[in-house]
Amino acid sequence: MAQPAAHPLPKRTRAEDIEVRLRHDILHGILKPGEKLNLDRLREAMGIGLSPLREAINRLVASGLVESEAMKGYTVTPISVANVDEVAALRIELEPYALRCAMKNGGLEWEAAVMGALHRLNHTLRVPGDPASLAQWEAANNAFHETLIGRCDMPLLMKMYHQLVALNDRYRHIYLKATPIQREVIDEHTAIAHAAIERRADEAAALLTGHITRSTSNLRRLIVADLPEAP
Amino acid sequence: MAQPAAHPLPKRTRAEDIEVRLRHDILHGILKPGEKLNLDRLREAMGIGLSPLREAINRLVASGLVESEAMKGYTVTPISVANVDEVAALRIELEPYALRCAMKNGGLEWEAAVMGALHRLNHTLRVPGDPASLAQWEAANNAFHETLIGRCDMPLLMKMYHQLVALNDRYRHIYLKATPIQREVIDEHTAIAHAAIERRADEAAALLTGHITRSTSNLRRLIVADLPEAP
DNA sequence: GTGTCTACTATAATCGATTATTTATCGAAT
DNA sequence: ATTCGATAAATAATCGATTATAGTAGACAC
Repeated sequence: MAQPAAHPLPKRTRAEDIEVRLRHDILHGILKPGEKLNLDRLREAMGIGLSPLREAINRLVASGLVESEAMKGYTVTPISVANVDEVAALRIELEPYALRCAMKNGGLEWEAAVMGALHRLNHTLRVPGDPASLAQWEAANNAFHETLIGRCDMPLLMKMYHQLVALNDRYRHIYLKATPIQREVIDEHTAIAHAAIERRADEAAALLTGHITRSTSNLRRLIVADLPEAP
Repeated sequence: MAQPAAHPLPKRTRAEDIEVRLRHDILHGILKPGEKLNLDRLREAMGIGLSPLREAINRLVASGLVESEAMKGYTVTPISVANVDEVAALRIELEPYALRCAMKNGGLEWEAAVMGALHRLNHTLRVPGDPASLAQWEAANNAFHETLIGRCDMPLLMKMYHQLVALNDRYRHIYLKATPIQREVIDEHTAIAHAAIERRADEAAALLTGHITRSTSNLRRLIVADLPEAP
């Protein structure tokens, strides 16, 4: 699946630069959940004008990472047990559905992409000490999951999926600083991929549901321990 | 269900004003699907500065009504058969799920709200000639559906739902200029409401699915006739 | 006649300064 | 001491002008 070289010169606009930077900082807990975003200070810190900064932040509001209140400013979306639970519930509702659609629409090319992404993922190790390897593993993991369901051919659904993944990744980054890769996770990915390309729909969906459930419940335990009750 | 007077002085910001105005114009086809949004002309036409205009448009991008391309400007999201189909599919995937959750969470207050919204809807007539009555019926219809699933207590899900409803309403406005209210629609709403508050979960979900399917397939036929194939 | 390069025009993106609103501070009256 | 009100400081929202980019038309060469 050769990348058609999206754009020769994407010429990222300043607002887009700021956006990815802010998104990264939020997703990695550098900007803490619940933290107020002071526009003036951010502007100065990033050496940028207010206009692109506002624009970037507005896009983050769209993706659910920032909340806005008129005339009061912007806040990094708080975290809560209720929110992790909702993210998990919606992933369980949407991802297996997307997978079923992808299994219908996908052809040989899709099967090949899935197996390729699986191979790459299974051969990308997560070294607890090394942040770079963690980032690499996460990229491979997200690429695998995205390839799996990408051929559902539903742009709105994919947008929702990306939003949920972003929120979920933030929880992972904050609470799962470093864990070695589990053998069982590899097995799960492999089983899902094979069931998918062999069009065992119910089985694939069930495996994916289980995979999401397991990877989430682990996270949930840590969060519940940290957030005693509603803040 | 008395409105708790959302805010004493919401003090809407200019960007918010523009946003609702643009949203209305898009939802009602005044700004046509696929139309390019010229910032300078819009700014002049609305007697407003560029900053709040950009902010408003960015929020519409977030809600899927406008698309943006860096350095190329903004476009009213095009319509297509594929898009109506996706909107319908996602509504069928999400709304019955939300309803099941609401049936678990809701108590007497919720039941009362549902029956109240149903009554109001069933007594709001849709007069083909009168735009005001159409708007009123639509508001009552949306209020009913929102009340029905509102107690799912999932903010993200509700945001997705609102997005889908907005897209769906646009198709309705553009293609269903005026139709008298059908007796069977009233019956469907009534059946859904009763099944819901009596906690007949499977039946309520099935009824809602059927309701969405029917109201959508009607629309779809008109759209297919109008859009021969992919534009 | 056709293709390509260049100057021009339209428009999107950005900046710096100004205005409007909220939040914090202080003082006085109860 | 506490609450209310007025003022001052902080910060969000907006404006007008400037800069950068993309699209277009025209000139030139072949």
